[in-house]
Amino acid sequence: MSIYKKSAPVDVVAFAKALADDTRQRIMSLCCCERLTVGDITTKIGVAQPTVSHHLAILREAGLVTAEHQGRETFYSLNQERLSVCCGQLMVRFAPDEDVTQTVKHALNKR
Amino acid sequence: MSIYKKSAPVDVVAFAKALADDTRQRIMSLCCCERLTVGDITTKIGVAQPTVSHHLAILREAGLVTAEHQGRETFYSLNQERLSVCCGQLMVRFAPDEDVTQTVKHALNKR
DNA sequence: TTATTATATAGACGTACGTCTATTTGTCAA
DNA sequence: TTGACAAATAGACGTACGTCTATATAATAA
Repeated sequence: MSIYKKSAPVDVVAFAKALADDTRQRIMSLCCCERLTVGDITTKIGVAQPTVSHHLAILREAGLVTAEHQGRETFYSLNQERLSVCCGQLMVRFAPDEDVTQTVKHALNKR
Repeated sequence: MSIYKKSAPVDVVAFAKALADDTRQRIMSLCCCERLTVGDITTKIGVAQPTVSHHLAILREAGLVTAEHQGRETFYSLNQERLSVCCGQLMVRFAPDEDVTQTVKHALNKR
Protein backbone atom coordinates (compact mmCIF):
# COMPACT_ATOMS: atom_id res chain seq x y z
CA MET A 1 0.00 0.00 0.00
CA SER A 2 1.32 3.42 -0.93
CA ILE A 3 2.10 6.04 1.66
CA TYR A 4 0.21 8.47 -0.55
CA LYS A 5 -3.41 8.79 0.43
CA LYS A 6 -5.80 10.83 -1.59
CA SER A 7 -5.37 13.72 0.80
CA ALA A 8 -1.56 13.59 0.95
CA PRO A 9 -0.16 17.07 0.39
CA VAL A 10 1.85 17.55 -2.80
CA ASP A 11 5.44 18.74 -2.62
CA VAL A 12 5.54 20.43 -5.99
CA VAL A 13 9.34 20.70 -5.99
CA ALA A 14 9.74 16.99 -5.23
CA PHE A 15 7.19 16.21 -7.93
CA ALA A 16 9.11 18.30 -10.47
CA LYS A 17 12.41 16.70 -9.47
CA ALA A 18 10.98 13.23 -10.01
CA LEU A 19 9.89 14.30 -13.49
CA ALA A 20 13.13 16.10 -14.31
CA ASP A 21 14.91 13.24 -16.02
CA ASP A 22 14.44 11.78 -19.46
CA THR A 23 14.94 8.17 -18.40
CA ARG A 24 12.28 8.51 -15.70
CA GLN A 25 9.83 10.08 -18.10
CA ARG A 26 10.41 7.22 -20.54
CA ILE A 27 9.76 4.75 -17.74
CA MET A 28 6.57 6.59 -16.87
CA SER A 29 5.45 6.49 -20.49
CA LEU A 30 6.06 2.76 -20.63
CA CYS A 31 4.15 2.16 -17.40
CA CYS A 32 1.31 4.41 -18.45
CA CYS A 33 -0.98 1.72 -19.79
CA GLU A 34 0.77 -1.53 -18.86
CA ARG A 35 2.00 -3.34 -15.78
CA LEU A 36 5.68 -4.02 -16.42
CA THR A 37 8.43 -5.86 -14.57
CA VAL A 38 11.84 -4.32 -13.95
CA GLY A 39 13.18 -6.70 -16.57
CA ASP A 40 10.63 -5.55 -19.14
CA ILE A 41 11.52 -1.93 -18.52
CA THR A 42 15.25 -2.64 -18.60
CA THR A 43 14.92 -4.27 -22.01
CA LYS A 44 12.80 -1.48 -23.46
CA ILE A 45 14.77 1.42 -21.97
CA GLY A 46 18.29 0.28 -22.70
CA VAL A 47 20.02 1.16 -19.46
CA ALA A 48 21.41 -1.21 -16.83
CA GLN A 49 18.98 -2.97 -14.50
CA PRO A 50 20.28 -1.28 -11.32
CA THR A 51 19.79 2.07 -13.00
CA VAL A 52 16.19 1.19 -13.73
CA SER A 53 15.69 0.06 -10.13
CA HIS A 54 17.18 3.33 -8.97
CA HIS A 55 14.79 5.41 -11.06
CA LEU A 56 11.85 3.28 -10.02
CA ALA A 57 12.74 3.94 -6.39
CA ILE A 58 12.67 7.68 -7.03
CA LEU A 59 9.33 7.45 -8.81
CA ARG A 60 7.96 5.28 -5.99
CA GLU A 61 9.18 7.80 -3.43
CA ALA A 62 7.29 10.51 -5.28
CA GLY A 63 4.24 8.27 -5.40
CA LEU A 64 4.19 8.31 -9.18
CA VAL A 65 4.43 4.56 -9.65
CA THR A 66 3.15 1.62 -7.62
CA ALA A 67 4.91 -1.70 -7.20
CA GLU A 68 3.23 -5.11 -6.94
CA HIS A 69 5.37 -8.07 -5.94
CA GLN A 70 4.49 -11.40 -7.53
CA GLY A 71 6.93 -14.17 -6.81
CA ARG A 72 10.34 -13.00 -7.78
CA GLU A 73 9.04 -10.36 -10.13
CA THR A 74 7.81 -6.87 -9.33
CA PHE A 75 5.23 -5.24 -11.56
CA TYR A 76 5.24 -1.47 -11.83
CA SER A 77 2.49 0.76 -13.08
CA LEU A 78 1.93 4.50 -13.23
CA ASN A 79 -0.11 5.92 -10.37
CA GLN A 80 -2.52 7.90 -12.49
CA GLU A 81 -4.42 9.40 -9.61
CA ARG A 82 -1.30 10.72 -7.92
CA LEU A 83 -0.15 12.18 -11.21
CA SER A 84 -3.48 13.90 -11.62
CA VAL A 85 -3.34 15.39 -8.16
CA CYS A 86 0.22 16.63 -8.66
CA CYS A 87 -0.57 18.18 -12.03
CA GLY A 88 -3.59 19.88 -10.53
CA GLN A 89 -1.50 21.31 -7.72
CA LEU A 90 1.13 22.47 -10.18
CA MET A 91 -1.49 24.33 -12.16
CA VAL A 92 -3.12 26.05 -9.26
CA ARG A 93 0.16 26.92 -7.57
CA PHE A 94 1.17 29.46 -10.19
CA ALA A 95 -1.74 30.06 -12.49
CA PRO A 96 -4.35 32.67 -11.62
CA ASP A 97 -7.93 31.50 -11.76
CA GLU A 98 -8.79 32.37 -15.33
CA ASP A 99 -5.61 30.66 -16.46
CA VAL A 100 -6.48 27.36 -14.82
CA THR A 101 -9.50 27.31 -17.08
CA GLN A 102 -7.21 27.87 -20.02
CA THR A 103 -4.93 25.06 -18.91
CA VAL A 104 -7.91 22.78 -18.83
CA LYS A 105 -8.83 23.84 -22.33
CA HIS A 106 -5.33 23.17 -23.58
CA ALA A 107 -5.40 19.74 -21.98
CA LEU A 108 -8.74 18.81 -23.44
CA ASN A 109 -7.92 20.11 -26.91
CA LYS A 110 -5.03 17.69 -27.17
CA ARG A 111 -7.24 14.63 -26.83
CA MET B 1 9.48 39.05 -28.01
CA SER B 2 9.75 35.51 -26.71
CA ILE B 3 10.95 32.64 -28.87
CA TYR B 4 7.94 30.70 -27.60
CA LYS B 5 4.97 31.01 -29.91
CA LYS B 6 1.64 29.52 -29.04
CA SER B 7 2.41 26.51 -31.19
CA ALA B 8 5.95 25.93 -29.87
CA PRO B 9 6.35 22.27 -28.93
CA VAL B 10 6.88 21.57 -25.24
CA ASP B 11 9.95 19.72 -24.06
CA VAL B 12 8.40 18.20 -20.97
CA VAL B 13 11.77 17.20 -19.49
CA ALA B 14 13.14 20.73 -19.88
CA PHE B 15 9.95 22.09 -18.37
CA ALA B 16 10.27 19.78 -15.37
CA LYS B 17 13.94 20.67 -14.94
CA ALA B 18 13.12 24.36 -14.85
CA LEU B 19 10.57 23.67 -12.12
CA ALA B 20 12.82 21.32 -10.17
CA ASP B 21 14.31 23.84 -7.79
CA ASP B 22 12.83 25.50 -4.76
CA THR B 23 14.39 28.91 -5.39
CA ARG B 24 13.00 28.98 -8.93
CA GLN B 25 9.54 28.01 -7.75
CA ARG B 26 9.66 30.78 -5.17
CA ILE B 27 10.66 33.22 -7.89
CA MET B 28 7.77 32.00 -10.02
CA SER B 29 5.37 32.46 -7.13
CA LEU B 30 6.60 36.01 -6.62
CA CYS B 31 6.27 36.84 -10.30
CA CYS B 32 2.86 35.22 -10.54
CA CYS B 33 0.80 38.36 -10.11
CA GLU B 34 3.37 41.16 -10.15
CA ARG B 35 6.04 42.56 -12.43
CA LEU B 36 9.22 42.55 -10.36
CA THR B 37 12.77 43.75 -10.92
CA VAL B 38 15.79 41.56 -10.20
CA GLY B 39 16.43 43.74 -7.17
CA ASP B 40 12.89 43.21 -5.85
CA ILE B 41 13.24 39.46 -6.21
CA THR B 42 16.70 39.43 -4.65
CA THR B 43 15.39 41.24 -1.58
CA LYS B 44 12.38 38.97 -1.19
CA ILE B 45 14.17 35.68 -1.89
CA GLY B 46 17.26 36.15 0.22
CA VAL B 47 19.92 34.81 -2.11
CA ALA B 48 22.67 36.74 -3.89
CA GLN B 49 21.72 38.86 -6.89
CA PRO B 50 23.81 36.86 -9.40
CA THR B 51 22.06 33.72 -8.19
CA VAL B 52 18.71 35.32 -8.91
CA SER B 53 19.89 36.38 -12.36
CA HIS B 54 21.04 32.84 -12.98
CA HIS B 55 17.67 31.34 -12.08
CA LEU B 56 15.84 33.96 -14.10
CA ALA B 57 17.94 32.99 -17.11
CA ILE B 58 16.89 29.37 -16.70
CA LEU B 59 13.23 30.32 -16.37
CA ARG B 60 13.54 32.59 -19.42
CA GLU B 61 15.15 29.77 -21.40
CA ALA B 62 12.18 27.56 -20.54
CA GLY B 63 9.83 30.35 -21.55
CA LEU B 64 8.30 30.47 -18.09
CA VAL B 65 9.06 34.12 -17.42
CA THR B 66 9.29 37.14 -19.66
CA ALA B 67 11.70 40.05 -19.24
CA GLU B 68 10.96 43.69 -20.00
CA HIS B 69 13.84 46.14 -19.97
CA GLN B 70 13.08 49.64 -18.72
CA GLY B 71 16.09 51.86 -18.34
CA ARG B 72 18.57 50.06 -16.17
CA GLU B 73 15.97 47.84 -14.61
CA THR B 74 14.49 44.63 -15.94
CA PHE B 75 10.99 43.62 -14.98
CA TYR B 76 10.15 39.95 -14.87
CA SER B 77 6.75 38.34 -14.88
CA LEU B 78 5.44 34.80 -15.11
CA ASN B 79 4.42 33.66 -18.59
CA GLN B 80 1.04 32.28 -17.67
CA GLU B 81 0.17 31.06 -21.11
CA ARG B 82 3.38 29.09 -21.51
CA LEU B 83 2.85 27.58 -18.08
CA SER B 84 -0.66 26.55 -19.07
CA VAL B 85 0.52 24.91 -22.26
CA CYS B 86 3.30 23.04 -20.45
CA CYS B 87 0.96 21.81 -17.72
CA GLY B 88 -1.47 20.65 -20.35
CA GLN B 89 1.22 18.73 -22.17
CA LEU B 90 2.39 17.19 -18.93
CA MET B 91 -1.09 15.95 -18.19
CA VAL B 92 -1.75 14.45 -21.57
CA ARG B 93 1.69 12.89 -21.90
CA PHE B 94 1.08 10.32 -19.19
CA ALA B 95 -2.56 10.38 -18.27
CA PRO B 96 -5.06 8.26 -20.19
CA ASP B 97 -8.13 10.05 -21.45
CA GLU B 98 -10.45 9.52 -18.53
CA ASP B 99 -7.70 10.66 -16.19
CA VAL B 100 -7.22 13.99 -17.90
CA THR B 101 -10.81 14.67 -17.01
CA GLN B 102 -10.01 13.81 -13.43
CA THR B 103 -6.98 16.08 -13.45
CA VAL B 104 -9.21 18.87 -14.59
CA LYS B 105 -11.60 18.11 -11.76
CA HIS B 106 -8.80 18.15 -9.22
CA ALA B 107 -7.59 21.47 -10.56
CA LEU B 108 -11.02 23.05 -10.47
CA ASN B 109 -11.87 21.73 -7.02
CA LYS B 110 -8.93 23.58 -5.55
CA ARG B 111 -10.24 26.97 -6.60
C1' DT C 1 33.21 62.76 -18.07
C1' DT C 2 32.88 60.54 -13.77
C1' DA C 3 30.29 58.31 -10.21
C1' DT C 4 26.53 55.45 -9.10
C1' DT C 5 23.14 52.06 -9.63
C1' DA C 6 20.99 47.72 -11.90
C1' DT C 7 21.76 43.56 -14.05
C1' DA C 8 24.48 40.06 -16.36
C1' DT C 9 28.54 37.19 -16.86
C1' DA C 10 32.79 34.57 -15.40
C1' DG C 11 34.70 31.43 -12.69
C1' DA C 12 35.38 28.73 -8.38
C1' DC C 13 33.61 25.45 -5.10
C1' DG C 14 30.90 21.88 -2.99
C1' DT C 15 27.01 18.92 -3.43
C1' DA C 16 23.56 16.30 -5.89
C1' DC C 17 22.61 13.22 -9.47
C1' DG C 18 22.78 9.57 -13.25
C1' DT C 19 25.18 5.72 -14.57
C1' DC C 20 27.85 1.75 -14.13
C1' DT C 21 29.84 -2.89 -12.04
C1' DA C 22 29.77 -5.92 -8.22
C1' DT C 23 27.25 -7.91 -4.73
C1' DT C 24 23.28 -9.07 -1.83
C1' DT C 25 18.60 -10.51 -1.04
C1' DG C 26 14.69 -13.07 -2.15
C1' DT C 27 12.08 -16.63 -4.87
C1' DC C 28 11.39 -20.68 -7.42
C1' DA C 29 12.78 -25.28 -9.64
C1' DA C 30 15.63 -29.55 -9.70
C1' DT D 1 19.85 -28.00 -0.62
C1' DT D 2 21.69 -26.29 -4.61
C1' DG D 3 21.46 -23.59 -8.76
C1' DA D 4 19.30 -20.12 -11.50
C1' DC D 5 16.88 -16.05 -12.01
C1' DA D 6 14.75 -11.23 -10.61
C1' DA D 7 15.28 -7.16 -8.23
C1' DA D 8 17.51 -4.23 -4.83
C1' DT D 9 21.53 -2.26 -2.65
C1' DA D 10 26.44 -0.60 -2.20
C1' DG D 11 29.84 1.99 -3.84
C1' DA D 12 32.67 4.31 -7.46
C1' DC D 13 33.00 7.76 -11.02
C1' DG D 14 32.07 11.67 -13.88
C1' DT D 15 28.99 15.37 -14.88
C1' DA D 16 25.45 18.76 -13.84
C1' DC D 17 23.80 22.10 -10.80
C1' DG D 18 23.19 25.81 -7.09
C1' DT D 19 25.60 29.10 -4.81
C1' DC D 20 28.98 32.48 -4.01
C1' DT D 21 32.51 36.52 -4.95
C1' DA D 22 34.51 39.33 -8.35
C1' DT D 23 34.00 41.67 -12.45
C1' DA D 24 31.90 43.44 -16.74
C1' DT D 25 28.19 45.83 -19.10
C1' DA D 26 24.74 49.19 -19.44
C1' DA D 27 22.09 53.21 -18.07
C1' DT D 28 21.27 57.36 -15.40
C1' DA D 29 22.80 61.45 -12.53
C1' DA D 30 26.02 64.98 -11.13
